[in-house]
Amino acid sequence: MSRLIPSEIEPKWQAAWDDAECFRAVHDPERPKYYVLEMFPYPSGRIHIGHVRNYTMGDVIARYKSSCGFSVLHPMGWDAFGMPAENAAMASGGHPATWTYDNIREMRAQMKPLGLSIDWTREFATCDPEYYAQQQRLFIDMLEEGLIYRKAAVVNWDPVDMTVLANEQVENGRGWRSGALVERRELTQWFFKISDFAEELLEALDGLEKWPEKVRLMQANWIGKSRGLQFAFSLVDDPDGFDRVEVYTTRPDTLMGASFVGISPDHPLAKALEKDNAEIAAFNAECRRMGTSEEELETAEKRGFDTGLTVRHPFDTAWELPVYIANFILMDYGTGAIFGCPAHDARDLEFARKYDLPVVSTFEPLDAEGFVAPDDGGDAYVPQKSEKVSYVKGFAGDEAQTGSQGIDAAIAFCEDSGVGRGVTKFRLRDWGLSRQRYWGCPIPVVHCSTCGTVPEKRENLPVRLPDDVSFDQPGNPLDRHPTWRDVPCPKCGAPAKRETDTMDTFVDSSWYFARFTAPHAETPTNMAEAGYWMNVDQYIGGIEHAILHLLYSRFFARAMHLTGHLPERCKEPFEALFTQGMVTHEIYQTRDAQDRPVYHLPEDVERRDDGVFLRDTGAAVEVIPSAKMSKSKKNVVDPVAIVESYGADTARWFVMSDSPPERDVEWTAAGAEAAFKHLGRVYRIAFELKDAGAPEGGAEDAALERATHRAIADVTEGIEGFAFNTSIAKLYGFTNTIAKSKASAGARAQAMRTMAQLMSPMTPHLAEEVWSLLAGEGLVAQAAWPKADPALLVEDSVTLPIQINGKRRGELEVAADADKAAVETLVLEHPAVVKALDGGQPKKLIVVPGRIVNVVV
RNA sequence: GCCCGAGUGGCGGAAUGGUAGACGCAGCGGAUUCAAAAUCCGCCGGUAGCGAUACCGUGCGAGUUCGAGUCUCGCCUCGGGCACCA
Repeated sequence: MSRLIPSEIEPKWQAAWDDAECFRAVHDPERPKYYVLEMFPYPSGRIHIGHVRNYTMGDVIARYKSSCGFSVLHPMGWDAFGMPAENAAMASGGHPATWTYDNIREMRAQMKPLGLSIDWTREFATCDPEYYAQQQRLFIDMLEEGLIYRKAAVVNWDPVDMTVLANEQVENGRGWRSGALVERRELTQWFFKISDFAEELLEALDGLEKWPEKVRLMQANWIGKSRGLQFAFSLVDDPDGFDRVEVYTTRPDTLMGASFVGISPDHPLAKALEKDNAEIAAFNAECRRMGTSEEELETAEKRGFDTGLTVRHPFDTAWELPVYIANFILMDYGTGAIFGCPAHDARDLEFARKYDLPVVSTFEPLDAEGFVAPDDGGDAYVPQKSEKVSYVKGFAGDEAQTGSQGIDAAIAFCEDSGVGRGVTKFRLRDWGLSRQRYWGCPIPVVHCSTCGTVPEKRENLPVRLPDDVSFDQPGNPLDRHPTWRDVPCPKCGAPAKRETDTMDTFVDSSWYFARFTAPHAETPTNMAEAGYWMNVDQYIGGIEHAILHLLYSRFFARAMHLTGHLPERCKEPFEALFTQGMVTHEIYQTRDAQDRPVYHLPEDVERRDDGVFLRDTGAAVEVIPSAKMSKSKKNVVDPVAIVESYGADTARWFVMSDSPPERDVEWTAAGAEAAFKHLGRVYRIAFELKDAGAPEGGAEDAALERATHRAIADVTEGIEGFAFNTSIAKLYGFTNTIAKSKASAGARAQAMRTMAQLMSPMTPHLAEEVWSLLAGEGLVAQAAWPKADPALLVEDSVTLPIQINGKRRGELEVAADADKAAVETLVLEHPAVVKALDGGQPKKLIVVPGRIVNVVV
């Protein structure tokens, strides 16, 4: 075979790896371990090119670390519970379990040909009863530990389908299937007490040094620690026995600019008022028709209802402020009531202008020139808290101070005068885990009229999902399944009812990484295995999980420690995190007779010099710039088809080569073709050298050896730094060097063996083929990673650019170890410098050894 | 709306505050071939110039610095997240 034929070599080497059990994770106390994990996939049924990129990144790391002598754990599983399976069952009548397991079988079959170094013996799906049994056990342990409780919370309720909707199932305030107006409804639901850990989860972020800064920032903002003032406005009358409205503010320094008090429609006072006031009831009802997402509340038009009540300003009992019910105030945050200071909050200003409320500045810029105050029609003035401002209506401390100082002074003043107290609050809310759906992990609790909520006995776990369910009626099938639902109380034996809510799928993914260390243990984890394999040394996944999944997992690791399922040092389970970008593709669009867009698959269009056209009709196609691949836009490429035509190595090489891993990569047919050609070239070079003897040892051989060591150093650095694209660029360069080298065949063969090793994390099949062609020993997959010899990396001389006033004007070749003084002398002799100086002296001469020279004249 | 990113040739991108455009794609020129495919060699940011070279150039506008793609501030555009999508 003188030509690379992936379909022949790829299955061959995959079989060889299987035979040698190369990827079986071995608990070997003698060796350091390395746990590399990619966020496990949802089994949608088809792998996506984004999966190929995600798993190839992990595979590069896994294979590299294995070559470096680590005992590697690189597992794979399925995030298998969730709504799509139920939606499919509703749409086509099957069972979610059948749909899910069929999809898993299909996706596994698509993933295997990629040649990933995964230990498939550890595979599981979160919908396996074996897995969720252990999750139920964790639930009971956490419940007993006081980490779980019940309270009322609002959900999106579809009054026609009689079901709870996810935020994504609400479109413009209506249910996606029924089209009915969605209501907010309160249900009693289960919660994890994640807010108890707010301070700790925030502080521990500092220790996550190998996490992207942006993810730590996003989590810190999400936890949202704030210091503020809590105090009460006294009500002028005492409606329904309410004598005060408790508010929390992070800007107590603006208290003299208050112009109204706002309360949430869900505030106890609002609820009391609506009992005797139909207008308020109507307004509150309307607010409750809004969705439950923060985004919706924030972007909705700010609306309020004047209750007619007034409160007294704490510093001036004659000053009365109106009380509004306002649609943008969350009952979940702070006290569910605020005071509005329109001059220093854009939202309050919008509200004040709408309802004709006063706008009073409490501070202005120190340099007020050109400043239009909000009360004169300008924008709300909201400077950074660190910025010094001039207090025009302050009441505490200096006139000119920073916002932070003003806030501290205001809190101190209010505490001294007994008006309120400084408090620390967090934005982080408790994690509601109840879902009113079938396809999730059952919550192992029974409701008994005498004993209350009773956990299922541990020996009865798992509480299995019943198989005999149908999705032809609205609502949760568990709710109407009498033999499953109606059970005796585990405590007293009296007739009782099972909890019919199931768990949020985020629970499933909050501990799967720990389960991989002992996937078939009779307990959630095996402490010996967890002790060896944890923590995850490198976690890889999408930035879209930056907050929720990662925060929940961090909480779960702590909760699992408290319940004895993980060692204390596993509280931060992910040592290093890498967030990869998406794979994008351009979109091909035509228009139908009604001028509506019609999308076309990449394989159905043809690119010619004069444009892009449909293959079958020849119609001109409009090309829309690359976007995230989506089925609806048809801008998808099927990895299975790519692997069939080019092989897995080409797909792997391309997704690693064209963009930095953290950024999006655009899939292009030309790029895939180029990757394929390059791999063919590497193969050809190796093939021609297959009978080469030993290196002859001339000057050219020595030069090639230096280039080899340079390549080892550069490629290794790229892999270590997650810059796979630059590693690949170096490999292109190294290929060119070998192809052009005049070194002996033996020396070139030697270089190509190193090439095989350096390419093996990215293109493992080709690497094995080249390695075996050139008589490498054993499998590349089991060979030790090459080491660069520092002595071969140093250069004799360097070319220094000479800048004059920061602009490049010449070059200077000097010995690599030339000292500063020697360089300075040479620089001053350089013709361009002599000319620029024109006989004078340089103002400044900057020599950065080995880098650059700058002459200031 | 709020929080977090990203923006560099025709395209994907490279560049510890130190020669902007490595490497690849596309394009152009050449070799090989009866011809093509494949392969190999060379050129390839813009403007002006035969050329040496000069000027401009990293989304826009300021600033710090001997020196800014890189740091700071203010904008613009695009993307991610916003607690029941996973």
